[in-house]
Amino acid sequence: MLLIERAAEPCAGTWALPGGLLRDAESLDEAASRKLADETGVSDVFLEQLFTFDNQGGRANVVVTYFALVDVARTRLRPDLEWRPAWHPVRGVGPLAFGNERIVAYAEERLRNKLEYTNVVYSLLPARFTLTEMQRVYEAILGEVIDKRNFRRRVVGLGIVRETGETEKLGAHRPAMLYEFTRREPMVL
Amino acid sequence: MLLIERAAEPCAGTWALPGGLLRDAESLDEAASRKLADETGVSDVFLEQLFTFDNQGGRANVVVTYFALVDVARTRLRPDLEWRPAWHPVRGVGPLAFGNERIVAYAEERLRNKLEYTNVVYSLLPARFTLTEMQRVYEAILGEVIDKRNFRRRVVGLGIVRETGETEKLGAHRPAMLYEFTRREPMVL
DNA sequence: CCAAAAGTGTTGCCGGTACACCCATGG
DNA sequence: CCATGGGTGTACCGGCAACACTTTTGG
Repeated sequence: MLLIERAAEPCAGTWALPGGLLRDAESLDEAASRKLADETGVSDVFLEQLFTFDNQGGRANVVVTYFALVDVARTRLRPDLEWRPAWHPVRGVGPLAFGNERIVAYAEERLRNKLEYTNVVYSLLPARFTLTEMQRVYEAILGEVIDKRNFRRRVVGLGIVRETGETEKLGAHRPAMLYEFTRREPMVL
Repeated sequence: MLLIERAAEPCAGTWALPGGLLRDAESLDEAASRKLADETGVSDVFLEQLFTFDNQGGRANVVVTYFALVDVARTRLRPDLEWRPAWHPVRGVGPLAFGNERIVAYAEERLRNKLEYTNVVYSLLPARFTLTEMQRVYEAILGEVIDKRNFRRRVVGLGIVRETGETEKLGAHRPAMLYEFTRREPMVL
């Protein structure tokens, strides 16, 4: 996940999720896209509203959270010497500013559920990839090992990915078939 | 669903979902409970955040929607001569103020999904009820007829309801067993 | 020839769906 | 005795999980 190191009070010196204020005449989705592009340079990825939290005592009344899925390889972080945005592992990070852990936990749960009945992983993989790479993503998110044969049968059977015909030679072993997503947009299966 | 007839501009004379402003030092959940109690007199029912919408041009920046499930028989509507709150069928109602239809549609979809994997119906039924009554609720929400034997096997098999031992004699037919929910609070199955 | 990852089928189980008749009561 | 809704069991099917060996390549 992407965190910034707070340079200003409150919570100066602690890690927090990136955020910002809604501008005049800007929709929530637009604000979320804008912040995402500002911080990572990417657009056209999976991005959806997560939940709205109270923000007693903050500048705004409420905090409307969004979560996005991005292939880190495609991002270019904003070089901010003061706030130092950086990627962190989701699991095993210390406490965050403003109790942001609950937001992370909620996003994690939502993502685990979405994996089962949507094709959202497309947003975490490059245009072409091997099924093993894809399986690693599922395993990382679900936190469990998956049977290779069952996994492959499912994803191609559901029609969310298809062979490209190209293979990838990489290392001292049999080359792997490269796959692509049939549709690179959110789909419910 | 509960609608009020707008007495003031904008959209005077049209039907709208009940709503209000967040007070100082009040949480979103508290505000939702307060509005629900104000309008219907009930509390201790299923109530959860639905989605947050933009509100370009309104008094507030955003609209945080909640939805509740209540047994209409237990409600006592606020007798407001001006705003006239009243119950309406969810399906087949004309256009609402502020494009509120999208909120209703979203709530409907969420409810249909929740029916499958939670016990939320408890909030739409009295303390004791027959399985046929319960089945009617499911059928109304899902918009399809359900097989009686499969339905009964499922709900008692999942352990969400249990027999009370009491029966209800009502009309010229065999008396029906009365059931109750094992837990009257939201549970994921 | 060895190491390393790619690729491939079959079996059993469980849950969901389809389906039809007897029971208790009031009038 | 008739009409009305209450109550019950079985059989089939499809999806999911478990499980092990062969293939292709580089060194």
